[in-house]
Amino acid sequence: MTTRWLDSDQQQAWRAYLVGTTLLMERLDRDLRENHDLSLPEYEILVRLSEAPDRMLRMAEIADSVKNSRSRITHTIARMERDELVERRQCAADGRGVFAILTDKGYAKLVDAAPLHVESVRAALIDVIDPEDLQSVRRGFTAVADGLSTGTPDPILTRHRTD
Amino acid sequence: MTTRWLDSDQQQAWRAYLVGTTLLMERLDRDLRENHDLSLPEYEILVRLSEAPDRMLRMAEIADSVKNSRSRITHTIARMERDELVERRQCAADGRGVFAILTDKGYAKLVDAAPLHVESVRAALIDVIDPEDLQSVRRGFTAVADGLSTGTPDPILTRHRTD
DNA sequence: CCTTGATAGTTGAGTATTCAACCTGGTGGT
DNA sequence: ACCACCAGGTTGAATACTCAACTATCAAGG
Repeated sequence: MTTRWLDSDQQQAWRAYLVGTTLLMERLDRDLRENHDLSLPEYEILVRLSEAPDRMLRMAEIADSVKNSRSRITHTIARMERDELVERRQCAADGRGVFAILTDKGYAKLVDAAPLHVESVRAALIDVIDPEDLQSVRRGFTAVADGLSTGTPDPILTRHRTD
Repeated sequence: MTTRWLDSDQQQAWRAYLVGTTLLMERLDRDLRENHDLSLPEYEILVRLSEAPDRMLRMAEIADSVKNSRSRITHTIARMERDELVERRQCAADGRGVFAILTDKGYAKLVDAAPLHVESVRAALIDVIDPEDLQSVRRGFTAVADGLSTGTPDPILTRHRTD
């Protein structure tokens, strides 16, 4: 099967997205680091924990919600535990399970960092995109996430079957 | 000044984008690695070089075009040179300058990898987003990139002036 | 020329991430 | 009870990235 190359518009969309994302992530991460000693992934974990009942989540729940590998979550939580932003607790119901629990210090850190972070997101993303277009972004990336999360085996491989 | 929090739609857009991007980058990177021993950043560099006159670019030009730090480009190009995908050459006109030159092997690698990569991008991004929405993505992220590239000092800091 | 300051690029140490191997405890079948 | 298998999580080594310091060259002004 001959490759269906991207047309000019598609190519521009893909490159603009890639370049914009690179710059955006770098800026958000830098703002958080310089002002609050937090990385963006760490901040996201704080948010998830703060929203959870009792401010605690299983390691796997964190991994799923931020779409990071379990291994990565283990390492990241270890760092955050060292910084006393979270604590670990063995799960009573499931002997294998581990909870990460937001500490008061962790919560305070989030409350402290949130305003600036939101300003970063606004300044770099939300406020520079037309509201209509932003809705398209929401729709589009919801579709992308759906396509990639649901136990997708691998779209590429399945597409290449010769049946 | 009190924080302008994101409204529900904005929040959904931001989170969908973040989650979608995490999954997307991981998928594209994995597909390239498993099938062609290339990372996505390396692939992007191959593309830029292949499009350049004489298939060569200054280190700083590469860094600018893919929005990576110079240091990172140095490291990445070093790896690619080890794999014989590129060569380095001292710039005659500017004694400080260094060209990275695409080798035949590097070009062959790109030609080899491109069809699968494009299929990945289609399957995960292009084909799951409504064409209208994709145009919005293009517009939106072009704006984001513009806002962040042009010698922006730091939108956050300038916004926080108390004037 | 010579100095000053900027630009191009590299280096290595510190940090973050990935990957595969591993340990443990739950689950289902016999 | 036992066994095989799966899921949750951790570990450490290999790899990648960041950051600050550094070298070398260029460009401008005196």
